[in-house]
Amino acid sequence: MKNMKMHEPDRDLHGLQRLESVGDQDPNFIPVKENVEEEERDLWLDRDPEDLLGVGVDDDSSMFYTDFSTLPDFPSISSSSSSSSSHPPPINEAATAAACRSSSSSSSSSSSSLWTVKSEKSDYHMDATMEEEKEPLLWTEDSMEIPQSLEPQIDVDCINVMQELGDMDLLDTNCMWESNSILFPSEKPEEEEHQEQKKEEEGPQDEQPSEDLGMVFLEWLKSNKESISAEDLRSIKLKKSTIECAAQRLGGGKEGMTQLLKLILQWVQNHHLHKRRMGSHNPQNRFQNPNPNPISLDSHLCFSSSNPWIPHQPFYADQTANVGFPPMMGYMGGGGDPGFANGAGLFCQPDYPMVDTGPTWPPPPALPHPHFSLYNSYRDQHQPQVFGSGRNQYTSGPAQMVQGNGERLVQMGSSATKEARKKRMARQRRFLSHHRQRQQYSSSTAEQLERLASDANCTTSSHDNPVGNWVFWPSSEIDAAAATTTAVVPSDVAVAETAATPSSDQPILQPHHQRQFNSERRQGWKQEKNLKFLLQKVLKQSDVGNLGRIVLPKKEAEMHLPELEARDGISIVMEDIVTSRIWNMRYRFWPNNKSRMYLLENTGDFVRCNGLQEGDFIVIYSDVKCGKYMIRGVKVPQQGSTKMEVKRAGKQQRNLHSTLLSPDGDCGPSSFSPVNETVS
DNA sequence: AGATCATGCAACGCA
DNA sequence: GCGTTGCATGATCTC
Repeated sequence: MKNMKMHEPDRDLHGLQRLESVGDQDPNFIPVKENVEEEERDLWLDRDPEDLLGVGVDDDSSMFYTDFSTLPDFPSISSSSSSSSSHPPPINEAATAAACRSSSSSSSSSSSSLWTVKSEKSDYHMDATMEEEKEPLLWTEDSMEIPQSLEPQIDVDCINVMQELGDMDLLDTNCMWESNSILFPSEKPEEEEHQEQKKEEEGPQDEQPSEDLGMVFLEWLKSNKESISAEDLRSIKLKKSTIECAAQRLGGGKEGMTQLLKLILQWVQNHHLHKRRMGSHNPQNRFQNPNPNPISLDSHLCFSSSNPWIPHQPFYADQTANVGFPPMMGYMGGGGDPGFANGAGLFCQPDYPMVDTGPTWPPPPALPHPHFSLYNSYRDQHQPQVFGSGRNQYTSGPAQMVQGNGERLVQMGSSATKEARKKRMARQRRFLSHHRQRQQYSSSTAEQLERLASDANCTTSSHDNPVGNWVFWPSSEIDAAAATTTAVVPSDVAVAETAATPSSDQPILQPHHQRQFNSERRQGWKQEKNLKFLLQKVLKQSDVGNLGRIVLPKKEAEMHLPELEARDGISIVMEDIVTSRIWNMRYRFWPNNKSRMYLLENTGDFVRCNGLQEGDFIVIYSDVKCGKYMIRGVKVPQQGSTKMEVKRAGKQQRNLHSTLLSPDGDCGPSSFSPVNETVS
């Protein structure tokens, strides 16, 4: 269970602040300019919990949504065997995983730990190598289902948390829980350490009064005595080293331990409720734990040098829910084109039950969080990639979602107002703009991105969807890769507010294509104001064949893509809007008579990954703000896609070309509206 | 008539 | 033998 909830939104946020902040001293962390950090911190502190969770309220529907992209490769929760069938793992997982591993190993050798996810069939494990200790933490996509192969390791390594807690004599907070009595690996500069030591010696001054550990536990027990049994507590196992490291990461000392205890208890509580919920409320019991073995909480206490605290998923989804699943976008049914659910927005997730949260902890004090950048990077990168459904199944606050497959979600308890949303959006824009600048593609050389895109010719960026074969690329890595890649940046992209001129950024389409497109618009496509439409191509058989190349329309290619000097063309990095994957393609041309044929090569994986067939189409955008090329494969219902229709689509596409190029065809609404309006 | 583009197929490289 | 690459050809469209 990736999305283990430990906090309510605001607490999580603060908790994250705290957790992010404790890694200040991490020398491996992404170096960020001082003022930038300051700015980030301000923004961070300034932001609403909903913002920070990537949750907003859609203007039209008052429904919450998250700004994360779809999660196409999210494996089924029910069982590892079924996960592969219902959600086929992404292509070239092994290769990607290998790339990830190699990155990991290379970075770990330099004592920086990179989060990697290995895709092993349908199970997704993460190896997190702690700095210094090189101690692996293992977690699975679904913690309720620890793969057999990993169980022994977990069991052997783990200690019984509650036993541990008992041994530690929770009520005696001066004993084991004193920071002094625990030897944590020192990661801080000496000076800082001295200061902290001094602080501790002086005792708590301005800090909030540190809560008594025993009292914390006692209070918790009181409030949960009816729902949490001793067995629940006993069933939790946590590595001792994890405890220590976690406590250290949480601020160290008593405070750290207190925070950790809270997290553990919250986790216990959530897990317990989750299990109960799964057992009694979910008729399908799809989340029931097939693994009778105790659960390792280690899985959910993830630390690394560069990611002091990466709570996978919980912070991205509904914090109030005990069952957390990756926030997702995409077609949500109800309002859109059903065909779309099978298309680019085909990532309809199964219904994820949402349950109530139990008693909560008061928010910890807000702390600076210089390392929040990673998280922000992840999250913010998703912000502009709102498409498909701009709404999320997951809500913030005391909301509940009711969803069946393809059924409309019902959101209750929405507390956000339009006014609040405006403010949030403004802040998001500010923040995004700032972050984008840092992530911009700049100059070029090939190595790093080649590596990034190696093997599978694809990888995922740091903000990738947190499922499937994803990997947390530290933003430094991304930056480095971007800075040294042959990535081509459209230099002549007109900065146009595409949403303001809807017709100019939309391809002309077949009726079913048009339906798709309209559906996307309804679902939130309109929110992608940073994207400028460059070209669209209805795929032919030869485009989706095993040649792995797509012929591009010549005029658009010449107009919107970089000019090619040599026939070999250039490497061009495309980010898949749907999956956020980075595809390293080659844009080139063939001499043809006295003319040229423009091609996009290395598209095979992209096509397969998106399940594109003849009659589907691709759309290429450029991100106006950061200059990236974005590609999107759009599937259309195949039933109506006869060859004739495909032909007609091709014709219409050509019409579009001429319209676009004609002096009068100023890309204004009039040029397109007739076609756009042909299908409702 | 010229341009565009889908696709067939030969040449080539590799296991 | 198989997969990939690159060119040539022909169908279709536009002017």
